[in-house]
Amino acid sequence: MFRLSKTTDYGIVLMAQLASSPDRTPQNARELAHSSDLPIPMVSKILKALAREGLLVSQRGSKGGYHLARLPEELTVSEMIRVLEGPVALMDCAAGPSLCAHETLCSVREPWQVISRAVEQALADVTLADLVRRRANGFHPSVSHALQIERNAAPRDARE
Amino acid sequence: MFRLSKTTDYGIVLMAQLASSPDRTPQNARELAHSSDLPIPMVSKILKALAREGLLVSQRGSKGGYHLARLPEELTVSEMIRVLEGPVALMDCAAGPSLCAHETLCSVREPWQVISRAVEQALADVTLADLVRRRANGFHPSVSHALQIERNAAPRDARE
DNA sequence: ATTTACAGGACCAATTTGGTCCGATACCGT
DNA sequence: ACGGTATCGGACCAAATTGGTCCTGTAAAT
Repeated sequence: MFRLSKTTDYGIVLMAQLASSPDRTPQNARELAHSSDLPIPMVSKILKALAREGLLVSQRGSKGGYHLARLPEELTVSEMIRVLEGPVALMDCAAGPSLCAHETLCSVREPWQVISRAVEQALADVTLADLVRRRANGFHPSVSHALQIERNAAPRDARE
Repeated sequence: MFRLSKTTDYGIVLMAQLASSPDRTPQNARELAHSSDLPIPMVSKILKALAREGLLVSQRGSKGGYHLARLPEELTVSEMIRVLEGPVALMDCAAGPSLCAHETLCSVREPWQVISRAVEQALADVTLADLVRRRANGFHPSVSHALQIERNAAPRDARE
């Protein structure tokens, strides 16, 4: 259905929650589940995955919990997605090399790849910090077509 | 897994195939299946869906087949995706209004919506014609970050 | 009429998703 | 050192989607 999975969706919300709290204080699964109104087992499962992949640092024992492994500025949306559901690509053949048997015949392969990579890049340009630093001085909803795939590659600017 | 479904993938390839052939001559499912090396029943199923949704016009009987309902220039990638797998949105809450119970609490909702809409817009900016008119004079693979989500909404350009 | 080809279904197996639960282990405070 | 917390790392499960097939009916051309 071309949606991010719930896992990813929740995961990013959780990361944002962690990013927006006074740093270094680890938050545990129950707290996070509560503050984002998500089922605890699910939250716990996602946090585990994020920790395993190195985006979160877990601390066991009482007073334990999770905290960000990196600064929110250093963490991109694309990376969070990649960790939670694999490489960001619109279709398999854009994810890795030669995974599609039709490659040779495929008439739309190249333009598709460009599009896919563009979307990936867009997601890689947004950091967790951007997600958190909302309302204040960022992310006006008016940027509807700031995101554009260059279509006609204007030849009058062929300076490379 | 954040992929377009095969159905959609195939569907777009088929549309491209139809767009790149000398117009008005309808092509039937078998021909299309053969020229794109896809299983006939699958192709047939997809073509049916595309016709039902008005992107293709079908002609029955011998010498029948399918042809584009509109000019390739008038058909966007986003529309094809929407027809084959529903509204283009990164998550449900960006697809329609109030589909998510967490809306009120959700801390990242707004920036997420911006991102989702940006991706949607990017896909809406590419037409079937762009997909077909490849190699010749368009779609250099070098436009890696032509697609950008405006992040800091530079206040020094606040002229709206 | 006969053939060709789409329409509209039902149908199915396999994978993925969303979600739960439990034993083992590590850390903290006393 | 001990006991309580809380995460870790699994296994596990039901339900929904996907990818894919097949069959019956109907429309158009020769």
